[in-house]
Amino acid sequence: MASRPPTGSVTIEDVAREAGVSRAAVSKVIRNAYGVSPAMKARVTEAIEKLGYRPSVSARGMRGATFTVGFEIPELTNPFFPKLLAGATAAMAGTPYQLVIAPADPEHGEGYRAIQALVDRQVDGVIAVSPMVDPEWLETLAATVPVVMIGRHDRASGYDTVVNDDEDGARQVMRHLLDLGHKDIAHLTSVPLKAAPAPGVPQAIRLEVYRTAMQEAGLADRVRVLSTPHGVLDAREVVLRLLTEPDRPTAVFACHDEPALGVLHAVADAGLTAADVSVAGYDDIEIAAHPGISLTTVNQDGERMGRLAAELLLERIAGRSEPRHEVVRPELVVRASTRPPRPRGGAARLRAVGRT
Amino acid sequence: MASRPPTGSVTIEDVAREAGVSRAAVSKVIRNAYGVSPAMKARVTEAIEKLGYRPSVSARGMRGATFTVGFEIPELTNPFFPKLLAGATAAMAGTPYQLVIAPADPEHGEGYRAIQALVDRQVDGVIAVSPMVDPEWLETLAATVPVVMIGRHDRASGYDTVVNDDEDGARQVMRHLLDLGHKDIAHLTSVPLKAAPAPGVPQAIRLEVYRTAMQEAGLADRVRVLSTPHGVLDAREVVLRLLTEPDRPTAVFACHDEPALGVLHAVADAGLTAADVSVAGYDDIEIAAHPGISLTTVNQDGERMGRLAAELLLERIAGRSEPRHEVVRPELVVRASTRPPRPRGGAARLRAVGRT
DNA sequence: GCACTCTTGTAGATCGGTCTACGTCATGTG
DNA sequence: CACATGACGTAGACCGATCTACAAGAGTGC
Repeated sequence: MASRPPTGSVTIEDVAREAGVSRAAVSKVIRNAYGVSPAMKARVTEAIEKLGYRPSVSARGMRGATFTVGFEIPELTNPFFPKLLAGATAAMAGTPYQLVIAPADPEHGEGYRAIQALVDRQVDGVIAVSPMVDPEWLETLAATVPVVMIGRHDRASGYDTVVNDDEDGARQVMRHLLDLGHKDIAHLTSVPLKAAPAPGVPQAIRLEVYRTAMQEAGLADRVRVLSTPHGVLDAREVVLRLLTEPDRPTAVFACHDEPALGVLHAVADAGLTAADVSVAGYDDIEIAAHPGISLTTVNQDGERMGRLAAELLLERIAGRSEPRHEVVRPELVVRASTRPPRPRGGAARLRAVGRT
Repeated sequence: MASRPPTGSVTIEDVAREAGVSRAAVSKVIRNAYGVSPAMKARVTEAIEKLGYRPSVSARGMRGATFTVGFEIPELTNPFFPKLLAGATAAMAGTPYQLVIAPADPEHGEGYRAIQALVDRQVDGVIAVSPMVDPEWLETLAATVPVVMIGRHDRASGYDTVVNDDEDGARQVMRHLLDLGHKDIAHLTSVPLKAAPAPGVPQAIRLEVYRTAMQEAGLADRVRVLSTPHGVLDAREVVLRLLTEPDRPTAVFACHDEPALGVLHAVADAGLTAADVSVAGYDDIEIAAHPGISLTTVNQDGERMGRLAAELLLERIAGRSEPRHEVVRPELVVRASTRPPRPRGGAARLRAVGRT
């Protein structure tokens, strides 16, 4: 409820005067500290109520805790990330901690700025999702403030991590596509192909699994990797070009659901259907289950990951110092976007129809 | 770039010692204040660089500004809200202000808690999207800290507002559906029907426009309003029940795209298509343009609204005190989910087919 | 040469809490 | 009864910045 509108600036001093006690006494009461008689507690509580006093987090932060947990997150437009936030918010409810989110401006320095901003604000702990920041930088950061990273495979010593088993997940996708009979499978990644990718980045692992799975299936010569920085639009354009080529793939495995949506869009643009080109994603965002989309993908339970991360962080804030690395089991969800490839020859005929 | 990992706790004192000047001098340099010689500025800047100094926002907050802007937001899972954030983030980039988001826990007190949390953290200004909080409470709040509300039609004197013209937008939807020939149009709202709705809430306005449009078209007896608190799942269930009734509507107008997705889902569940039941939403979220969804809806340009809100707030922080109320023009986007109703009689036959 | 302004820098109060050290009073204990 | 023990409160330093007031030195005009 509304309780009471925030009244200008009532300080602990005012409360102390109203209750006829010292500032320290009021401080003790609001911190639930030792050495407070029931009588005084009642008087102080009443004064707090009466004046509508709220402790200043800034002032608190100068000595003690701010009861604030920072969550750094890239691009909120990708619906997978809000899932993480929902999980963390839920885990935090009931604790005295307040979750505060800092969006990383995708244009500027990948996450560094946002994480810094949180630390500058004296948060008691940080959860972050930046896959690209330097592990060493994180170790140094973790020496100052508790840190939990989501979606990183590095077994750090100073901070905790929460990931899903990307290797397993990607393998499930590839097995599924190969079992359906696909041989011409392309992969869509957000990893830049020119530069050496940071090892341990989820997308890099998925890419690697794709490569080895193709190799193991004797399809090394059919390996086709397309790289799109990010954004659905990019994926759509790049894939549309691919699909209008004469030897288009019969299946596309995208490293995320977001670009997978772009692939589906491109498939429709090209006048094709799931019968012509199978599409698989990774994340299992909400809309993937919608009948109009029905995307085969890998569920990595973002809410659970967010909840886990929050719990780990609270543990760390409470004092734990040995690192913990949680791995969530991913699960393939087969939907209508993946089907067996058309028998050879039929494809050409149908493509012609699609073009009219 | 990484610059330098956050080094434990270098204070202004340390910098002053390193540069051989007073604390006040350092403070002047980092605030770009008057009375600093180029020589001293250089020395101090060098010391800051060398030590990796970062000013503590908490300490700053005790006297001056925190250079932090708080954004309160309900349910991040609705993709419309991230659009607002994206706009605000973009507008904030380049300013010294950092955006910080506080998610309102939908379970607990509608937004109050989150807004309070931001104010407790000494933010220099607040942008909020809570449609339900009390205007008076907001006025009191606005007396303390600059406030911009998004999606509220109240012409407040103490704070600014950014809204789209819900009346116009809803009217466009209704005109479109009526022009197509629909007579049996149902409305899906998130406004609770029992309690008196807060006036000025966007959904309440859309509901009102629906009612009067039906009346003006002589269809007062066909008015059908369904209320679902929130969530796509709810909408899907409620509408599925509606669609399996004998006199199902030929069109559904949902107060948001999110529930509209639920409606589309229900239509598919019932074995029907857009030819049987037209669906219109409101917001124009990203996925609405996807060929698998192709939802007719109203674009209210969330990014622009977010940007506007941020700009208004920065103006207020800079000193403006007269209230400003910006109205964004909504625009109907017609897609495949709305079609003319089937001619009478045909519907019954097709429904039977759909059930097999 | 003297008063005056302007520039540049400093000292020290201040913001609103927390925390440590200590004082006071009532209660047990030998 | 003297002394230790605990419970309860208070005084005052402290956190790390900002901000006001002021001092010192350099020009400037008459």
